[in-house]
Parts: sequence; structure tokens; C-alpha cells
Amino acid sequence: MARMMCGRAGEPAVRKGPWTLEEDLILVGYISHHGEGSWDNLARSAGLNRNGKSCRLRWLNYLRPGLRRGSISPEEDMVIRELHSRLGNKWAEIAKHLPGRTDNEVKNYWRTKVHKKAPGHQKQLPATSEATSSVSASTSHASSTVGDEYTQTSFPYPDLSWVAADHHETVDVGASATRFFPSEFGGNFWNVQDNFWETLPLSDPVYEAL
DNA sequence: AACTTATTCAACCGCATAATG
DNA sequence: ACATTATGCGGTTGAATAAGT
Repeated sequence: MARMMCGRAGEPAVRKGPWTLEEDLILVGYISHHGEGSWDNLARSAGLNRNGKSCRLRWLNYLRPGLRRGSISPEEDMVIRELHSRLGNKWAEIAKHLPGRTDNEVKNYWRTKVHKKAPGHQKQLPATSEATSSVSASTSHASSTVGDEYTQTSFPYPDLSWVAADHHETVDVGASATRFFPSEFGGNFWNVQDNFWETLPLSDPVYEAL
């Protein structure tokens, strides 16, 4: 992250590194209006100082609704092992058989849990017991895993139309976002979502506009 | 409590392929 | 048919965090 040399003033360089809550909101808001795809164009139109690839990755691996967060279940573990033995490192292909899981997640799981268990790496609990022992391994982000081993982000989105269809409005989004979602949420959209939406100050002008 | 080592996973990079002009 | 641009995928990196000493 030392490498996020985001430029501010003249906004020269495209931003890299971790996504901020404001960026998440802008991206989700834009996609909820215009749909996904045309990532380069989306990045520009939404006013995100990111490249299309970055937006796509963020959306697919993290913001997209229906994503299942939390530990890989024993059943999923079995599927991964089975498919990997047949397909090899075809993570995207394997992920297609695991609803709510991303190729990145499967890949990470394989590398850290399965592959490492190969002789010489024994050290961690077996994948299955690890999986059942629950929880929220997903540290920094992850939606609520409370009392529910496997959670899933779900549609419908909170209506984020206020986040803006075009970037004229996005200017205010950051301000609104930081006003409503301060740092205790870890700067993450879905962190916010779980405990946030019921606490909205609905009388706020921003929401009245909905 | 302070320090070191290991683990996790979000995000980047580079390459291959597809789509478009 | 070719060149350019966009998209998708797999490999890799490194910051944050957890676990161990």
C-alpha cells in the first residue's frame, strides 16, 4: 500500500491500492444505475480515478451482490478439490460451480489451505475442521458472520441512486459517505451495510431526496 | 508487553483472447 | 486482414492481522 501514490491536485495518476468507502459507493451506485460492463468507460463516467480493470475486479470480487463471504464450507472444499483435480488451476471455471464464490477466493483458498497442506506444510488444521470451526476468517471486510457461518450479500441493494448516475453528483458522495460512514466501519461498503442501514438518519436531506 | 514469524486475502501485474474499428 | 483497445484470467505481491515466543 505504500504504492498507492494517488495524485490529488491535478489528478494525474490513476489511483491504485485499497478501495475507499467512497469509491465503493460510487461504483455500486453507478452500477446499480447503469449495469456492469464497459469497465473503462464506467470508470470514467462514474468519475472514479481508477482503471477499468480495477473497477471490474473490485465489483466482481467484493461488491457484487450474491457474494458469499466467510469460510469455505466442507462441501465447497470437496468441490474445489474435486474440480481442481480434474481442471487444474482453472479458478474461474471452478468458481462457477461455487455460487457466490470468486475465482480469487478459490485461488486464495487453494493456495493457503489446500496446497499448503501438502507434505511438509502440515501445520494447520485440516481444511474441513477449519471450515466448520467457523468464522470469520474474513478479517477486515466481510459482511456479518455473526451467528451465521456463511453469509451472503444480497439484493436488493440499498437504493444508492443518490450516489449518482453521473459524476456531477459524485462530488457530494464522498462527503455524504464520510459523514455517515465514518472510519469505524473499516472503510468498507459491506461492513457498513450490515449494521448501518437501520441506523440511517432518514430525515437527512440526502435521503429525503430518494 | 514487545518483538518476531506466519497467515490471510485484496489488489496488482502481465499475458491471452475477444471485440471493435 | 490488420491494428488497437477492452476484457478476463492466473500468478504474485505485500499490508494487515493473528499466533507464537
